[in-house]
Amino acid sequence: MGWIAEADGLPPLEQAAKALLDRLTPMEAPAGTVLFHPGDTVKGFLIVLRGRIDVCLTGPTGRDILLYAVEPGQSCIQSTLGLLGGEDYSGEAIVRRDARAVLVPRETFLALMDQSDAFRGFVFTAFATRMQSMMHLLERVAFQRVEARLAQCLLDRAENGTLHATHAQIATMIGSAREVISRRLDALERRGVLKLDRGAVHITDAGSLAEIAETL
Amino acid sequence: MGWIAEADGLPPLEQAAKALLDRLTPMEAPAGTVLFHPGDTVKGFLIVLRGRIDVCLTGPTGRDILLYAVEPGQSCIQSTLGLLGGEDYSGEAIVRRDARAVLVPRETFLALMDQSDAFRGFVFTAFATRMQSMMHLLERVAFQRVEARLAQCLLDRAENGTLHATHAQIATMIGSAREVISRRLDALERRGVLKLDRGAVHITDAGSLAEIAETL
DNA sequence: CCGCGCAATGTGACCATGTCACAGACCGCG
DNA sequence: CGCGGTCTGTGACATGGTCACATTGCGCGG
Repeated sequence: MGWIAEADGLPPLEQAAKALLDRLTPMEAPAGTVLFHPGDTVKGFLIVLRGRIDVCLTGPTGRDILLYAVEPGQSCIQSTLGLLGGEDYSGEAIVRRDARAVLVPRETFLALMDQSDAFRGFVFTAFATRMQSMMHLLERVAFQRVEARLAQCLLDRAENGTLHATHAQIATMIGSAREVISRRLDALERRGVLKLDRGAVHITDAGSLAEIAETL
Repeated sequence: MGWIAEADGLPPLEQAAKALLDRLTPMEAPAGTVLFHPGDTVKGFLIVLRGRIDVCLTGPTGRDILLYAVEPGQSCIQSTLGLLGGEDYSGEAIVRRDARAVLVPRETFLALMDQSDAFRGFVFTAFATRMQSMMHLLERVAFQRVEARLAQCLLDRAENGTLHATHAQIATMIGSAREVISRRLDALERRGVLKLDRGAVHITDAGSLAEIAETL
């Protein structure tokens, strides 16, 4: 038994599928590694075992927006698109926390899709989930005010009431611009909802923040 | 042989799958019919045989944005999401051109997904395609200027150099506001690229329009 | 311990876009 | 012809993105 044993997010698979997958060797990637750029051709299907990988879309002005994060047991949907439709990546994948991942080559992936009900279900569910979350993202970007998105983001991603991220990173997460985030955070701090530090935001009044997040 | 014969967008299916599908009765829906609202539970998997159905996302302010159009031989992805993930619709589907469609009930859909390789492939491809186009949409909404999106839209949807649509409808297509579209169209007309009529836009200089569409 | 250099943050001006509140203009119909 | 509804035009305003810098804080080599 190889890495499959440590892949706790994966659903139970048939023995044959397991064997096929277990033959592959996981790779390690330290935080900061860029796994693919827009325009790269798709090499295979990626399953993350440890760490976190962010997938972003980059606009022509250099601004970018976080499409989704891939966490342990999840897969990268962009690769699925490529494998099924033959299209290149349009996003960019960056390792945020030191990661361990398995790259399933195209042939193996297609074979599994044909043979294994469980694997197919896994891929399909991942697909549906991402699609849903992309629609939410679109909805937020198109209709919600920055302040609400910001509040939401802080609540979602803070650990023990603190989010360790620069203003620029936060801007990316919610698809806005650094300066705007600085100003909004500043305003929120003056309202007493937050406390700011270099590279970190401390939430002091989660209740108010939650209200702000509901603002339409 | 029932409606399957007239469904030219569909891929070749196994006999068993065909038989299962052909037992269903297509429905007719005149332009203007609303097939589902946000919050409705998913009744089944929808395949369009004729006409066109637009799927929109509606923001809290009443503004809405066109997610995608479903044309003959295509299916509605929102329903797939619902059937696989159990989530309700978040979009709204409106019949734009008198349509004929088949609603595949949940059980039949799931059975087909298990049994028919071809059907599965069909669903999967549709999924991948929509996903890709949603990402493009997100990219445009997040990063492109209204003028570029507008030009693109006009070029994409005009028939014989004319697009029959009100400013409000155009606004929906590109996720903007009616007033903004009016002003932009006005500006383009003054630049000599367009000619405006009530409920229609005539393209007089497609070349310039194409250039504008490339603007980043 | 100092100061250099870089990354993070603050600021003001300005433009593009969305929103609101109307005013006209046009259309079909009785 | 006149009426009501839809479509379109317009001005005022608020938000948000962009640009061009100024400032601040932190690590690190000297």
